[in-house]
Amino acid sequence: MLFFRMPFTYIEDLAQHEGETITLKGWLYNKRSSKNIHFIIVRDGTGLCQCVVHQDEVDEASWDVAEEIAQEGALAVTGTVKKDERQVGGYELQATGVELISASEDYPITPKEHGVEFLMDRRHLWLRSRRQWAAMRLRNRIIMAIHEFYQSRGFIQMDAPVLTGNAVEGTTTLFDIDYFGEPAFLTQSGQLYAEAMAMAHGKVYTFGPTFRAEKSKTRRHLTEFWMIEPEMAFYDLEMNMDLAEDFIVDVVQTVLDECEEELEVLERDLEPLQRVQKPFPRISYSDAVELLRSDETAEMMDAREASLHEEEEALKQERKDNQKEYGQAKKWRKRQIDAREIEINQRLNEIEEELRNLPQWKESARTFEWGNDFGGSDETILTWHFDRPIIVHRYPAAVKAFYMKRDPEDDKLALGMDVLAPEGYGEIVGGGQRADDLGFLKDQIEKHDLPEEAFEWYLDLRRFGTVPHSGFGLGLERTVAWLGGLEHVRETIPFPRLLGRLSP
RNA sequence: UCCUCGGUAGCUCAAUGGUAGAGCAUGCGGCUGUUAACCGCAGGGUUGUAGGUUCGAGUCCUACCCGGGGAGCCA
Repeated sequence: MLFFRMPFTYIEDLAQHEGETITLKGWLYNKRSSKNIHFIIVRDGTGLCQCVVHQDEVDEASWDVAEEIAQEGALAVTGTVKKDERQVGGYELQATGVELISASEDYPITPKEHGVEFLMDRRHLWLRSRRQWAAMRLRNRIIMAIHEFYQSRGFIQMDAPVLTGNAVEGTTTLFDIDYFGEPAFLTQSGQLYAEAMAMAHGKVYTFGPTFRAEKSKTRRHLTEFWMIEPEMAFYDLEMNMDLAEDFIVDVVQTVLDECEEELEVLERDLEPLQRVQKPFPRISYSDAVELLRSDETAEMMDAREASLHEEEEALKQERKDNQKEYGQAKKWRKRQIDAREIEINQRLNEIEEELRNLPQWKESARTFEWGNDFGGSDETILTWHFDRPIIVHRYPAAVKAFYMKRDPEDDKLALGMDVLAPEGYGEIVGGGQRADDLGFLKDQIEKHDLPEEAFEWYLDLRRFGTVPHSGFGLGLERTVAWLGGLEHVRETIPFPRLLGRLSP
């Protein structure tokens, strides 16, 4: 088996080998054929490359391999690297030899459209597809950007435990497990531990998996997701917001600078990302409530409704025109019309759904009462007023966790802050300044019906040199979805865990 | 748990209550550079399940199962 010993080249390095004869190892992504020529698109994990196989330029065995290999068959192709602007990646390989490494038959994911359930059942194979490849590389780059940001600012990365004996906030549903006969939970946040670690190191961040047993079926929820939680001693709410802002701007800039290809594959509109610059609008909860209830918001909603109706009419007209044309159309045109019809129908369904929702959204915004927490629609509407992420701060204490510090200027308010991403991606950051007074915390634990014994170690942090401190959590998958312009967080993690989905 | 939309060929989708179709995938044939290649032919169906209405049900009704999106909750 000669090919196991042959040195090989990665597709992403082809630019350095122009004119040379090299070997690629990978899988068949797609193939186009004529009588005496095969165009073989090879995928090797670093990119795609078209290999041109002429019958009279390769030996018979190579020709047979090119002729017979099916989608996702593994192969080695040797040939000369040639620059060709028309190709994906800009290079193609003039093949001199093709060798089969292993065959593949009836690969289920064809280069056409598939439904979500079908793809999710085959997530282990779906990861090979181009969009998923781009999404995972984007995730990787974002993770590295996050580490670079904190490391360059002197933060220490420390891990919070995944198994815990008590619920952090007492509000969310946790996964419970049996820990040698003791009840235990999978962590829903590393924050309390991060506070302890910040008192040891000053500035720390955790980066790990988080679990929520909530039965949320939306494009923004997973039951297992990754969260980055910086926690800083001697930081107040303002410093916390400054950090979150710097952090997000930095990550977005890195992605824009270094993920050009990934964003292109994902067909991400770059303009909204380029607008992510300091400063982010900072709006207090109370001002946000006023904005929600304002005439300005009502008018904006009306305008949106009108434009949706317009789009709906235009699409229906296009569908009608296409149907008229269909009878006399040539075959290729008929196909085009069929494909477009599916697109039109999907978009019409979306519009229909949004039009169904809008009146409720409008009503919810118009009649929003101070003291309630924002719903998903309220957050979305707020972000429509701005062209970049916004920070909402100083929420009613009643809707926030027990460990939030109160606003010294208004005891009804907690010094919490959320960062809301634009384009409907919602809350990507939640955090705030932590309560640092022992008596107040004890009081809160009691009022929230939490077991004080479980929090004794946490209260120790207030007994031995308590200081003002702050932190926040950033949802990795929501961030990847936002930056990649992805519909759903399930495409931002290799093997998503959702309600009713535990495999593959 | 609730609201809402859906389940038809391997996949994506069509089908005013009246003979279940198309594209892709697969197989065979054709084509000297293709870009989701193209052209021709072929095979492929218990319309999610169980009942009901009807001369007749993919289509209407009831219950259940599965999935999408949303509410609550949150990152």
